[in-house]
This record gives sequence, C-alpha cells and structure tokens, in this order.
Amino acid sequence: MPELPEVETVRLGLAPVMEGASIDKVELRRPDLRTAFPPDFARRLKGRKIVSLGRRAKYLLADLDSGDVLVMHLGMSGSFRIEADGKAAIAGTYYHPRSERRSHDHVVFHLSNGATVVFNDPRRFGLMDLVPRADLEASKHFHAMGIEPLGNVLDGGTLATLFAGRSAPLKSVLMDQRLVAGLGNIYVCEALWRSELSPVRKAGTLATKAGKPKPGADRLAVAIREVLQAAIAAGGSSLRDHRRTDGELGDFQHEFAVYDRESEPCLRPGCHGVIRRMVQAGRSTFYCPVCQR
DNA sequence: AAGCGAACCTGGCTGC
DNA sequence: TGCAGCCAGGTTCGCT
Repeated sequence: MPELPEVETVRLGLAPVMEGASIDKVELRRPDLRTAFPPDFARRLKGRKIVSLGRRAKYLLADLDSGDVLVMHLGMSGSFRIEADGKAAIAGTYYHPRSERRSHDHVVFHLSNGATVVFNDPRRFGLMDLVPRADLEASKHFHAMGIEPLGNVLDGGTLATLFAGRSAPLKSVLMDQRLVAGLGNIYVCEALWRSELSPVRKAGTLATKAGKPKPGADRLAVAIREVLQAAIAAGGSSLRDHRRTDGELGDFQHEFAVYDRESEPCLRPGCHGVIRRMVQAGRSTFYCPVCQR
C-alpha cells in the first residue's frame, strides 16, 4: 500500500497524539508481522516517552527517551487508527471513538494522554523493530538505503550519477530503494509520465559517459519532487487499504495520470495516446506509449 | 553483479 | 450462490 506520501500522511496524523506522550502499555496480539517482534518488545516500550515521530523513506521512526527508536513499516496493507473518548480530545486531532478490536488489529499502543493507537495489517507485510538510536543508520533497515527524494540532494546530477552505466529500465531502477528511497509503483509510474520518459528506457541513457545529466534527468528529478509533494498535500492515494489516521481517505488517486488508467486517454494536452499496462519485474507499469520516450 | 521471478499473506473483484 | 483465478501501494531471497 503505502509509498512515501501515504507514510508521511500517517506520520502527520499520528504526531500530534504521539509526540510528548508516554506509552502506558503495548498489547501484542501475535508474535510476528513480516518478521518477529524483537525480544521484550512490549516491555522495552512500556513507560517510555515518545520524543518525536519522524520518517525515513517508507519507515516511521518513533524516537524514545530510552535511546531506542521504534522502527515501523506499513508493508502493503498496514494502517494506524487513533481511538479516544471525549475526555482525551487532543486539540486539532481527529480520532475514532473507542471500539472493539477489529480483525487484523495486531498492535495496540495505550498512551498516557488517553489516546489509543492501533496498528492493523491484514497481509502482515508490515514490520516493527527497536534499534538503539546510535545504531540506526548502520542497522539492517537503513544501511543500504538510498537518498531521500524530498531531501536536498535529489536533482538531475544526482540521478545521473546513480543511473550511469545501468542497463536496467528506468521503472526498475526507480523502484530500487538502494538508490532513491520512498518511491513505489504508483509514484514511479506518475513521475515517469510527468517527465515524458518511457518506463522501459535504460536508466543509463539519462547520463553521459562521464556521469553528467542529460536533459531528461533534470525533468525526472523535478517530476519526482512535484508528484510526491502533490500527493502529500492530498493526503496520499487510497486505492484499497490506505486510510489517514482519522479514517478519511486520501485524495490523490483522483489525480493519477496513468496509474490504474489502462485503455483511457492520455491526459497530456495535444497527446492522443492511450494508456497501456505492462508488467516489469513482476509489477504493473502504466504509461503512455506516445508521449513517454 | 545486476536483474529477474518467486515467496511471504489476506482480501476483493471478475468471470464462469 | 459458489468457487477458481487473478490482482494488489513492499521487501527479501535465491537463482541466473
């Protein structure tokens, strides 16, 4: 499910409730998600204060006053919801009324401010881990992770350096979290359409032999930033599972130019192409065969 | 070494 | 109505 904009939407929803609160209790309803919870997971969280809630690529990072970081990934189908009663109302925050546990509620955080944060993940491709803050960058989750696409270093020159000499198609290379971290199937398709680049084009063709950017590299860098920022502003994309923490849907699926639009007309002014679907590395790619080159 | 396909797991939709 | 088959926003492993 969630790519960078959806994870950032979740972070923005959780932060006002979680930051500054302490964890009174954690309920674990099963021993694992994609991987086992770390030893003593609930005990190591109990009583800890959440100093801040951050994000790296598609990971949420809760910085604790114990010196550990709670690392969370939503996988394909993970979501958080906030439950509270009226007395626990937190200014400016929307939440669900308290309810019975639902199917696939796997982790429940009871917070000192009266709110409850519930992690639900039907497919269990999500992940939670605890890592000492000092070890975070070197940890298995992040040691090989690529650049942050909304950070300062993403530009045409950086993409050219990353792509130089690569024969893999642009689609596959942009999906590789070791190069640029945070993009997934939707936003790769959308960024390639915005930059008029074919998903099957070899990544190396956006760089000179010296690793300098060709024009398409700059267009692609701009398109990646713009599509992610627009998606965050819209609260992410809701196809099946993604919900904001208040239960509302994101809106960016209404702005898709190509994703899930097979056989529909290309939206580029003056282009008379029809959107096609193909499979690359086992994933659907949507693109316009006329204007994407 | 890079790049591809399969596997992990559940649910929703389509078509017979 | 039922059931088989296919598909899904991610990551990782194992094989060329």
